[in-house]
Amino acid sequence: MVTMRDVAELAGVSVATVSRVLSGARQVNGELAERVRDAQEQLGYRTNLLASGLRRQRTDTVGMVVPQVGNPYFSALMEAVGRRLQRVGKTVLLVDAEDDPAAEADGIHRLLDRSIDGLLAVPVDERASSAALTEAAAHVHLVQLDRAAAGVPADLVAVDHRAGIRAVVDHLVGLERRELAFVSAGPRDSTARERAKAFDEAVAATGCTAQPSRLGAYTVEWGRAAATALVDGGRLPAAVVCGNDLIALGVLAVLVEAGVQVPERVAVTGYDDIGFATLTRPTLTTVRQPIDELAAAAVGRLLHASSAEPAVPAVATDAPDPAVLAGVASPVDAAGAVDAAGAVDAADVPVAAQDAPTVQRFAPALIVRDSTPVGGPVAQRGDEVSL
Amino acid sequence: MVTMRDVAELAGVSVATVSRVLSGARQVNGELAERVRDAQEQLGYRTNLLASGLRRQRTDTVGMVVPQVGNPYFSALMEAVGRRLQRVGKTVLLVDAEDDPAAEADGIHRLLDRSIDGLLAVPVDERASSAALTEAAAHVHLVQLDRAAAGVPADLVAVDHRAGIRAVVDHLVGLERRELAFVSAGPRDSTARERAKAFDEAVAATGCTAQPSRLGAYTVEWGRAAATALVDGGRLPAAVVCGNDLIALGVLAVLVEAGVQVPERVAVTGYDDIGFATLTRPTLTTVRQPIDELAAAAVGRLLHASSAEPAVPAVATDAPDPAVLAGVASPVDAAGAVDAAGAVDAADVPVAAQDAPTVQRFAPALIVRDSTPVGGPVAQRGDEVSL
DNA sequence: CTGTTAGCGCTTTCAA
DNA sequence: TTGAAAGCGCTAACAG
Repeated sequence: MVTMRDVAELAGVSVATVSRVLSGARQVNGELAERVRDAQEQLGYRTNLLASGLRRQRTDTVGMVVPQVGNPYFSALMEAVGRRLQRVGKTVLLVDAEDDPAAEADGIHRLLDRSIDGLLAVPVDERASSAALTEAAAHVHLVQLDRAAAGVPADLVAVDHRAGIRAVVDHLVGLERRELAFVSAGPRDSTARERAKAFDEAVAATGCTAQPSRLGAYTVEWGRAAATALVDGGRLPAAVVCGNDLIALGVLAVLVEAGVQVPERVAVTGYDDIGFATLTRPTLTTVRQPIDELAAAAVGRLLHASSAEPAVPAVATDAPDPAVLAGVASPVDAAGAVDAAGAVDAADVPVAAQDAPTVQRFAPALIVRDSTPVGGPVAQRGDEVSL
Repeated sequence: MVTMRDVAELAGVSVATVSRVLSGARQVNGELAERVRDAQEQLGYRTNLLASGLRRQRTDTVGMVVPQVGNPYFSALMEAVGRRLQRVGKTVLLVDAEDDPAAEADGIHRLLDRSIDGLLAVPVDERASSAALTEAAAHVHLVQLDRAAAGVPADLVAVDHRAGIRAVVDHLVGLERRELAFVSAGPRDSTARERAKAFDEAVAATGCTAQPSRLGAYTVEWGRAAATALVDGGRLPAAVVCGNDLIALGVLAVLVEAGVQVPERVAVTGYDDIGFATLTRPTLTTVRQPIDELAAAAVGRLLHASSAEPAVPAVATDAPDPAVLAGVASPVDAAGAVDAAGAVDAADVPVAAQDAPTVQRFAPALIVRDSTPVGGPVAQRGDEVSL
């Protein structure tokens, strides 16, 4: 291994000078600097980040944990985050939680043990992920992305799922589809809980009817299983509202295989707008999450993290619900704050204490495609309705 | 930050003893050990891997670079590799090359700078990736997975693409589809080149005809573009053979949208068998790569990496081509070896010099679904044909 | 502006 | 067996 010492000797200077030249921290005599750089080049020297990190007590490295690398929504999030962090010279260490809180906790610890400067987390489970994340928050800057775990004293950047689901239901009801079925993931994570709650509220608000919700997992398999039950049960709804696109794709496949006309007999909607949503026949009406904005906001908060004032995001400012809401009360109430976020009137919320967790919500957009019928007052096919 | 020193003081022993207890390296008095463990528990001490790694000169960490985290084939590979490494106590650091050799080189350096013990790479570009990988190979154990870069002195674990493509063409020709079109990625990476070559060979061998190959990228967009050209050109082939499933999904979508009957008028095949291949209408006939076996073999080689004898893989031993081939000659010839691998008779290859790169090929399987018509001698719909 | 020196937190000789 | 001490490669005080 070639060390800084080797470079120093070859350049005929002290290691301190080498360090200064390479880090650009201090002014160094031009000629010396050149000698150092030559020597570095010649030896192919690269600084050892273990040593550097140990000494500096920072590594310019941030960790990111996602529930499932195989879910296209998360891989899109990973890509967006990665690009942004690279741009500012940070390295991202990715960890796959394999949809398992234990594996997630493990991964988080592995990251912490490597002295990351910050952590971006999409918690697997609203409760089971809390312990590991709370501990993590005690050691590094932590920002929750997309989902929140209960009681974790860390900011959350996510979209306004209530608005997203409400837009879907409004769209369907506008098309006179008034008997709905909701197929989603069980209330294990915060998005599933929020979407389920939002669905119930939307049903109540619009006065349509809904079959008992079918809650499983955010997977194609669950979508297939639920749709099979729907078809076999013989009580087809006028529309199936799905908690995410994977479920919707599973539902769609089963319905089409069973010869059910989509959207004529049954409409189907998804959530996330993953790339594959345009590849099915019919294509999938869904809710698009502004991934780049989410990534930018999360990274911004992470890098901050002292200019903690919840700046208004560059986009999505004209949402019906305030796009930015200060979190309420104490850290332990964070989950409650998340839960209530959509319901709180921003004007009533005092500027929170400096370090209280903040929730930043972005507005999603309804993307109307072929899996919902044409017509109706809310949106035409092909429309992209910003909320 | 709580250090080993804190634990030592609380336990009333020296740091050396703490280190010994925690690493389990040496025998330590039972009572002292217990005191140490209590202290650790009480303080929530975790060993600092920066310091430990710096001292030990190993980190029990391996890096993995993939061309695109968003490609489901690669995320499946990442998952399989991650699970296997976790099982043996290694941590994986994932890096996304963003399909860009420069970003890839950057990512590789970032990993090397962090003193990883080994690197698993799926090179983006057969030539442009060589420099960074060759350099990496000089510092850490390197294993190439799925793809190889030219001249890199490192083992390769991949599938026998020649056999895979040949099976597809045989299948189609067996169904009397004798006018083919090949849509794939340009010969930037080794798999694209191998598949293109295999296609040409298969066409020649079976005596069917083929339109000029349409080579772009391994993306849905390219599949769409190529299919649009095909439809607009008016010269529809009897079957479109695609270089991977993403392309095939794009082709399928465009054909179906254009009202072309699939598979009646045009059959379509993919490659990889990503999960989404079963979600389209019709479902996609494709070639499945044995991901778990690939991951196991690659990880095995990485961990090895001294028991370097090319052990016969547990599965896929009955492939028509030998599943395991020793690499030939010098490291600089590695690319040639890869290229010729399928064509070399294993019996002729002497046991290679201890450290010559080795190519380990696994047999893929043809998965017959609805995008190719029924009948024919080779495979029935629903079949899974091991090669 | 440059060099010397003292660690960062840990593992591992080397003595005791 | 245990402890003292050296040192992994680097950066940051502190002198000069």
